[in-house]
Amino acid sequence: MTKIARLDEYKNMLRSRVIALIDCNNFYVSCERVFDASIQTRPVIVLSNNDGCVVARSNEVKKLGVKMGQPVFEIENLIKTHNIHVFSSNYSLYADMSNRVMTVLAQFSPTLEAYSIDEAFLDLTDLNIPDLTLFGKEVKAKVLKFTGIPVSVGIATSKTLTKIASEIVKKNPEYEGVLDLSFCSDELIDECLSKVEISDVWGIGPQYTKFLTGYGITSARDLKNANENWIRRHLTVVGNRTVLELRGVCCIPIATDYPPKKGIGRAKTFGKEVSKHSDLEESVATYISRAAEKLREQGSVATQITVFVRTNSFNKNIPHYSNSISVRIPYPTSFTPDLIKYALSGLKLIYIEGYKYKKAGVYITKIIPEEFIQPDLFGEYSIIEHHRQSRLMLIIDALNRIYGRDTIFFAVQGLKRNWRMRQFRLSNRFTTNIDELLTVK
DNA sequence: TCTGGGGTCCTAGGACCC
DNA sequence: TCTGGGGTCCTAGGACCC
Repeated sequence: MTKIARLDEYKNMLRSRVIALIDCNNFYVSCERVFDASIQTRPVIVLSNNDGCVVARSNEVKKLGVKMGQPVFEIENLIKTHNIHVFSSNYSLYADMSNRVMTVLAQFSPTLEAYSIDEAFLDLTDLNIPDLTLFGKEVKAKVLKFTGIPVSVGIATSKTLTKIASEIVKKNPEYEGVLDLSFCSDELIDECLSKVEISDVWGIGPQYTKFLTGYGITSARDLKNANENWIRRHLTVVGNRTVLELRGVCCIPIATDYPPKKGIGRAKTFGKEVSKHSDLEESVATYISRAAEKLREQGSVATQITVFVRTNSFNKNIPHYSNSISVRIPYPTSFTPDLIKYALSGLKLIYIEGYKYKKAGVYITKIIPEEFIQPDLFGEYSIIEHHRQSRLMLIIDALNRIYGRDTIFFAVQGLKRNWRMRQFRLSNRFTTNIDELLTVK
């Protein structure tokens, strides 16, 4: 790239922007409500894997004081006394509903970043929209009409400020779901920022909250006015960016392309504790198979696997053990049988008999695009062999996609799988499985 | 009894090279 | 006895996000 081109790019970055954040309200709860009219106004929660923690709450439940991530057993009484409707996480349903929302949003701007399962940024800079609040209301109405999902819209000149706007929208019904901070006076923005607690600022987590509060920085406004050099020293360049973003300078561009992942992990807490090496082998083989599917999906191969196991760290009464190991694979591959082989060789090295294991996981790293594979001149692994293996995996992936997960799987993944997670309160996969469609009486 | 999972980015420090 | 310094790569660990 020439220096001039670089300069243009830089100027473009500094140009003031108009960005909208569209955020689905209580997304998992809203998904469940789309398919059950009887719970529209009832308290609803959705649980994490193994039905362990609360990961989504309806407004009624938030008012009862239930916290994000709170363990279910702590609120069993509340659930009974307030007749809270409880669901296990139904990721097939949520992922499909998310796709529908994104499809609707894509009609409003050519520049869309699907930031998470329930949030998207839209770049509105060059669209010359005369009334941004009206625009926000249109977006909101259309998403609701086409998907049944209610959303909030925050509009501002940086991503961090759109997050702030959307926070304010959710706490203040009088905004009717849309707040535009992009053409506000500085005084008005300052007033908004002073009402936002430091811990609610995007990019400020528990550690930084503790640190900043210790220095009297307790609101978004305090952070906006903080000394940049001091922030950079203690919160690194990431914190520095947050400060600039609060000042309305867009430093975090909208990402419309999705680069291949650098690490792909799968880890789960077991439904019940296991001790046998064979049970751990089944789980590790299953996790690595899933991770390998993801690896192939993005057209990559890898040369390293990390395997870890751990006992239940919450239980102080049993001996605790936690260990991990990284295994190098001598050639880049995405071939499930090989990945299983190396993962299990790692597991063998860290498995100790006698412990009750509660969790295991794998992490694939040193990922490169498939095209970058260097043919091995002397070794047993040839490019021809790679193509043969790729074709086999292609067919297996296709069969599992069409006929359902685990239509074909490897024997070492096991049949009983008594470590599998608990999901007692799962709703139907209404939109992705023909046998689970909604029945209208 | 029961406590989630899947990611990203940044920095410090060690190994190694010339 | 005296024993450089700068650059790069890699990894582990720590912060954050939803």
